[in-house]
Amino acid sequence: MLTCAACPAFDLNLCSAVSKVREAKGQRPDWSPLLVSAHTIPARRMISHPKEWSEFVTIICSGWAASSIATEDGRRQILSFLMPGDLVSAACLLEPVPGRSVEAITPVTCRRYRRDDFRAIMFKYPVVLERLAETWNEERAQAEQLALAIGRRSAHERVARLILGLAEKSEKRGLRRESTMEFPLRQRQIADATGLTAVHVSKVIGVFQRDQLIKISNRSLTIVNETELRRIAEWH
Amino acid sequence: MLTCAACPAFDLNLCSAVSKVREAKGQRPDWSPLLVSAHTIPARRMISHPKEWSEFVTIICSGWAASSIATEDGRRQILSFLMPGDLVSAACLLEPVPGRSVEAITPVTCRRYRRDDFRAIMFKYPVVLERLAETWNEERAQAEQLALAIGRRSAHERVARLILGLAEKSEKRGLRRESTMEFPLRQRQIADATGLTAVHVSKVIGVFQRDQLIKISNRSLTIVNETELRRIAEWH
DNA sequence: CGGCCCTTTGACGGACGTCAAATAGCGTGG
DNA sequence: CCACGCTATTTGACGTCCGTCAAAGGGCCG
Repeated sequence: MLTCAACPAFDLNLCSAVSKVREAKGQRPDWSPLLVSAHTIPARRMISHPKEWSEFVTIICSGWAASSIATEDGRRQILSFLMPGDLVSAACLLEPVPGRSVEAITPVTCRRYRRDDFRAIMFKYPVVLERLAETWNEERAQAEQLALAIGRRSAHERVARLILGLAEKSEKRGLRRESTMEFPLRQRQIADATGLTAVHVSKVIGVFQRDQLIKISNRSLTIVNETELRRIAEWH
Repeated sequence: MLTCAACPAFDLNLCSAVSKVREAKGQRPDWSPLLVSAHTIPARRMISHPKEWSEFVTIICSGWAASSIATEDGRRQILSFLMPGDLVSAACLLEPVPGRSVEAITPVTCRRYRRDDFRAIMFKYPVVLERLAETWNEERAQAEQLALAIGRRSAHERVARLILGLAEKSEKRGLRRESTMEFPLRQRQIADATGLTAVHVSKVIGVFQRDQLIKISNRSLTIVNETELRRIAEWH
């Protein structure tokens, strides 16, 4: 796999498109000059504000974050959890998308790139652009599946699916050993991601643990009975 | 406004990007050879099936349609209603997105274009591509707002917002006179779009009509008290 | 040690779902 | 034009899932 000098996490996601370019044409865009700055953000701090119309593109290098939108009176919906290698919204690669807030769950390290430089490279390498379109479609499909889940699935289904989805995502990034993964989410955040309340999430997770489906301790989660969890989640 | 010989509806949405191209460069891509076929589809018929991996791109020329996804056991979520000028998913302009079904609500006329030809033109005119990215972002934002609405808003809010959203969309396409618009939706479809049941939708709409907020008759809807409806909807 | 947030648990309530029956619309065919 | 059958809508009674409120730990950090 291709590594980017400035930021290894960079490769996990977007850069794989770039590596395709290189393989195809024996050339490789140089990302390094794009880098503007690296940051460390403590847990619970905002990474980007809803009204911010930033000229930068941010990528997560370590830690977890949550991307969310909210109603005027403060009710919140988390749209996705971000892990190392995720762009803080691929959608705003080309133009910034206001209205969304991104909050660090654990301490997060991230890097910022200048949007304009990004755009230039995007348009220069059509393969990158196409890969980007793929990513867009995935994100969109995920938002739509979220709407389906919240609108039509029970609380148990939703929580089970969230856990399986995060497990799958962790696995892809090599952040999972055996059936155990880091799991820094507060129940409040699970609630905001599933359209439930924290109290109800606590009850559902309580049932899951009593039924020996999962075990949670020390900010880490083990899937004990994956078969049954999948059945509850109607997973594939 | 630029008109496309083959299909006037074409201009309503995507073609405005093309007209920008022309203004900018004094040139205009010729869409006509792209056209493959025109169709008329009766109400309640599927326009595209969930498993269909079509090589065509479809655009609605008249009538209403609903784009939806479903769980394995048949629970359904309508993601958006399509009106004349809408692409049957802009997301699948470049690559087909399976898993989605699109169903005619009224009789629909539509036209199909060959996807590959489309791609070629897209990449040839970067301005079109950028406009397309905008459309993607809008669609995505709408999917996200839908998740927020279903997860965090009450039934009354959701239904009121759906009505206002459709009114706004109708207005943009000149399909609305005074405060009255065509409204061919069955309550079952409203339910599937808002994550409710048809029975409950009936009750909510009953309240709205009794409170003189709206009037529905003959498949058309009049907004009587827009101020109050907006208040209920928490609209802007 | 003290304060704060998180989690858990229980009691209770409400919003919405389910079921059922009556009515209204609407297209079809005689 | 009416009869028929289907589907949509309306309404009421009732049930349940999930929210709200409250109180009691538990964990974490200053």
